[in-house]
Amino acid sequence: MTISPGTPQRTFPQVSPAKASFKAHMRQVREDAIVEAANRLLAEKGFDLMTVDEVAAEVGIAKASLYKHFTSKEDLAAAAMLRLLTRAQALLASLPANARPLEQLKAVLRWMLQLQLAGDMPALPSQNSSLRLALMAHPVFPDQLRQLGAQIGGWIAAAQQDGSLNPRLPADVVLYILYARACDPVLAFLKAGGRYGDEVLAELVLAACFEGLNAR
Amino acid sequence: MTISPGTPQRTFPQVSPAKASFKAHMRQVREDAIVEAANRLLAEKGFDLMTVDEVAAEVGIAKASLYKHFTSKEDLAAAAMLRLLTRAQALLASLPANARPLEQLKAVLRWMLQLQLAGDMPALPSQNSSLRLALMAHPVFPDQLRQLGAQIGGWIAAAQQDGSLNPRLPADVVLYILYARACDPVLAFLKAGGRYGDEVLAELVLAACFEGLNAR
DNA sequence: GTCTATAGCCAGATAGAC
DNA sequence: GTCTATCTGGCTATAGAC
Repeated sequence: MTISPGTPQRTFPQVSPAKASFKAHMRQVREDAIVEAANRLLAEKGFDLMTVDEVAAEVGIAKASLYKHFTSKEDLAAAAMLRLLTRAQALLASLPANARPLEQLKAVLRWMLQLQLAGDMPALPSQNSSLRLALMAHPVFPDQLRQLGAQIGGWIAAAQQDGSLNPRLPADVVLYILYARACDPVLAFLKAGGRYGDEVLAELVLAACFEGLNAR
Repeated sequence: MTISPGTPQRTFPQVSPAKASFKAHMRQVREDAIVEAANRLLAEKGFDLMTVDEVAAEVGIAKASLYKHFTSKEDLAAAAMLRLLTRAQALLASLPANARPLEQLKAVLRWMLQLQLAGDMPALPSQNSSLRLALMAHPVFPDQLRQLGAQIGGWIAAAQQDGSLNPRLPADVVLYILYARACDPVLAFLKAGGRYGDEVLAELVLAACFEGLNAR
């Protein structure tokens, strides 16, 4: 649906719909810029070390303006995490539906590894914190997360069924192992070492995860 | 070497050697208690969320007293990390020397997993921080870490030589993958789920790491 | 809605009596 | 060396002018 000037987009009265939608658009663009900056800083420093001042400075706005968009630091970080979930679901939707389930799982992990190597994987604190509570209380995040887990879980079950994934590992263990690779410090360590390029590194970790450390 | 009363243990003059060594002993005991409390809190909340007040409260001393032992929060955490390294080297020394190298590696990983499940694995922030700098500048930590890495690295090379470990994975990648399991959030997640006991959980993650997710 | 300025709080570190 | 009391700085969040 496109927005044409002069066409009211909402049911409640507006003095000038065109101008109103333009302002709403601008607001959305700014908000996206804020979330993107927060995402980058979450990937770089994590929630605790990231400051709201930094986010505002990176976007080029005042901190008080940022608080007109998000009521708290937790709220801002939750928006970044939700953006991650949305991107993940977009990736899943873009995968060929007829591929083997094991290949789907590898594609998901590869995407997460590349995101982390690009410095775009927001990191939440592994311990309990205010951020966890905010995410659990979020209106849509938990539901989106469950939906994502269900889709990946379906591939896990299918891969175990067709004999390509170890059937002795419980499905939830496999799912969490995949999720955990998203914040695996191995990538950051080895990337800092500088001995491997991003593509090689991602394939090495991918292989180690699926094929294991043992010789075959 | 035992310390007998009246026998000077140091070359510099002391008014009362017995009393001095007693006091030194008491000081050491207190210091150990502080480090142990810090270790537990680092495992529970991580460096950023742990406060020096909490550590002092857990030991039952005033914060100012704690600062007589450690000059900073980073210094305290570094002592906890060094304690971990020392415990790791004690474990390595306790392993049977004639075991196959792959079994040595599995024993090390199993020990790390059990430590984490017991809430005794101090966690340092994965991102760059003041703690990293303190650890790098520590008088003995980096050397001990290198020593540990060399010993484990020897087993990795041997296991690749005897055909039990995948020779296509570079040794440093294998080493970091093992290290990273020490702070793997998979254990905490699944433990919180309550579906698996500690022993089962450790064996599941151990198997997934060495044998991989793929079916064999 | 954007800004500057500031309130309020919390945690690391220290002063100074005993 | 241990304590109580305090300093200091940084960060979240808000007030209030425009």
